[in-house]
Amino acid sequence: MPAAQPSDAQRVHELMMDLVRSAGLLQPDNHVPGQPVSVSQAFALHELGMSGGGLSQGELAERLRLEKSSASRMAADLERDGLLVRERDPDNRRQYRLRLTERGHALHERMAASYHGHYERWIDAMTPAERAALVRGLRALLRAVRDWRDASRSGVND
Amino acid sequence: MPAAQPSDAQRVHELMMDLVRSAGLLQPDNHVPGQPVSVSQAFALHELGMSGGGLSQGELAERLRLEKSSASRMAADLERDGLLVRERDPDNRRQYRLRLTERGHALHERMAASYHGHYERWIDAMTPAERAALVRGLRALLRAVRDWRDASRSGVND
DNA sequence: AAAGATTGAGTTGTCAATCTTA
DNA sequence: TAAGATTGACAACTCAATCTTT
Repeated sequence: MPAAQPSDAQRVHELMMDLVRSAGLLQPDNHVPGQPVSVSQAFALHELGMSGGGLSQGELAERLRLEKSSASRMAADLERDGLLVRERDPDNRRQYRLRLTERGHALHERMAASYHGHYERWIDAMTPAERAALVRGLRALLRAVRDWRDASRSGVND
Repeated sequence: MPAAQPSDAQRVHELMMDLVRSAGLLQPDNHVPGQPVSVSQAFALHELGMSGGGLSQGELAERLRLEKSSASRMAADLERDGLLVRERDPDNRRQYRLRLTERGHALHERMAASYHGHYERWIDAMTPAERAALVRGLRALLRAVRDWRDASRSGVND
């Protein structure tokens, strides 16, 4: 593994920051444009919508890489807003089962369609070679991020 | 501009979501392990250490892509901790000139030696071809996102 | 005791309004 | 008036301590 030029990391960092800003994605408290939820909440709706229901708060936290306390507060907020219900699991009353309400499902559908539309428009505006490069680069970056994170967890980087 | 495969948009969408989650980008990340400063503060020390001193708070905010109010509070904290001094610019007393103290410089040196930013570690773990692909793809995507956003602003997409 | 969820205190960001100097 | 910095109110994380159920 050859050492990266410092400027490569810098370049990618700036590109990612610019991308996130231009796409309006990731100001911590910022909302999904035109939707009444935050980015984290949008991700939560997506996880719950995809997983057929029945996630516990701990599982949700793990999937979103959040602390369980953050997941707890977020789930409470989403319940207050009528987007999900928290039912105690009858078989193990320590954990919740989080399920989207009708409204939660509808919002997820709407947002998924909107996001997907954005990506289609953006990708459409790229050449095939650029698309291939993007997919290749993102896959490699994702692998690197995951490997590093997993190595960190097991103490190799400490 | 040829039409994208529907699966290209989907693939990129999923990769971006995975990346946001795996990189922990939903968290305003905390402390540099083993050092008495936060990640943002570490970046600030780096900017100040590299730029020969004399940055204003506004310039610092711009480089770190923070709000000027965040930069203001961070500079106050760093001054309280004895890592920098804020001198009013005698030629324009509206702005500060931020300069690292001895301690600030020492800490920057120590961290530069031992700490690489996440992006540097990640990019290091990629091959040169993957890095090139990533930069190319991200640039193209960023361009597409910006073009679309600008077109939206002028009402074309609404 | 252990697992899952909650609460309390602290950190670091945002935005909007305000103060100060040019 | 405008530029640069500050302050206040708030959001969404974190960690540590605690409550509840098994």
